[in-house]
Amino acid sequence: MPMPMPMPMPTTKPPMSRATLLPPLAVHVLEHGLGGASLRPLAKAAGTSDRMLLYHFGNKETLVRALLEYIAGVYSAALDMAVGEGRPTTRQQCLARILEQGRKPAMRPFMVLWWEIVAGSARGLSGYKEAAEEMIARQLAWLEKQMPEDDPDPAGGARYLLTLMEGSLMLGTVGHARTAREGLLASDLSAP
Amino acid sequence: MPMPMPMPMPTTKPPMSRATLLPPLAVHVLEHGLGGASLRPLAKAAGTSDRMLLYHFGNKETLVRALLEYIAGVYSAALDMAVGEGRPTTRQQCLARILEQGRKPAMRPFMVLWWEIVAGSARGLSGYKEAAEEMIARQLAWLEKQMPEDDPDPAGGARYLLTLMEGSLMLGTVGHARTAREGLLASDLSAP
DNA sequence: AGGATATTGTAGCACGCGCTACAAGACTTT
DNA sequence: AAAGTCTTGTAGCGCGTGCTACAATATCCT
Repeated sequence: MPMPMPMPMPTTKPPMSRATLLPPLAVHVLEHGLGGASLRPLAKAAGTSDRMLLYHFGNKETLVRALLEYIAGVYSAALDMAVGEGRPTTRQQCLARILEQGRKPAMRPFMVLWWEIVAGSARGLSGYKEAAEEMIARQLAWLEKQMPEDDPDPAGGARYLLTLMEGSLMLGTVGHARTAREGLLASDLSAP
Repeated sequence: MPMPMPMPMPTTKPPMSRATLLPPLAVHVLEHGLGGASLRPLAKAAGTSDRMLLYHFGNKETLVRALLEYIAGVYSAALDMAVGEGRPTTRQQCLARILEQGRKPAMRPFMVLWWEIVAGSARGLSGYKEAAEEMIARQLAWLEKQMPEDDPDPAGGARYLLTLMEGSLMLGTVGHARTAREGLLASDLSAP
């Protein structure tokens, strides 16, 4: 009796597929970037070989597209989780919350990847614009739900805050956080 | 008399140096991107060999840093050129002008490169953050000069408009120009 | 059980990358 | 003119890239 399966539990291998591959791949991409990622490191992060990635995705471009789609989905889910308790009562408060949310260390990899997606989108890389569009749409929908209840124009307000927020985040990442802060002080949000 | 310099004018070769190399290199980078650019294509764009680029710059990283600095300078100069005639009379008008300026087709390569610089800045690539910081500072200074004369707070206002403008431009590049437009309609700029 | 099909490993190809060794030419200085 | 420095060309190294050919194994259907 040669002990055919000594420890079946810990080493049960779920069949490798796009679905099982994408999460570890996304982790790697969030850490090391999307453009610079190459097949062999990606494969190692997912516990496989480049050969297998190509088997399951066909070629690198489709891999990247799938990753972008998947990450956009994860981002949406993360947003849905992050609904703060209690509605803010003013637009200013609402914006402050989002900015605070976006500056959490846990969000940093997302932020870094986000600007890479924007850049790829600007350059016209395949799949980037779609992912960016989707992520912004989700962000916008989430923001609308977060608007103050008595806001006279929640839809427009959300778009306004989104614009302001993205501008602020960008300025923050290039070392002009202070500029952004001072800018917000000169908006109608601070001096109604 | 062997005619020491038969046709000095048309074929005078200015000595190759960083200064003479950078302009054609910048042109290539504006067209093809910074991250993906490699030595041999860059060299061809400047009419030399990769060997020479390394001779004059030492290694690729210093080349890229020099390019970023140079491009930031060019951008500043372009801004100084682009001072519209007559001051705008309202912040809204001021923002409209800038956005119009930024959407000119001639500015597109700059825009595309800009988001790449932001992305590199977010990822911490060497030289990117400095360049981005410089470019934003220039933009801000330029904007302050463009503010309405009777503005109660030109410094703050410029920072506010800068934030709004960058947010709008970003949304535009990812296919949400409409979202940005509607956002601006819900700001104090449109409904004072 | 046996044959078809799906999955995986090994090895390698052709290419582009940043960079370097070496030497030939150009120019300047003595 | 000789010697030395500055500039440039040629050739190539070692590596990582996306991708493929081929074969071995695992899995499923009859």
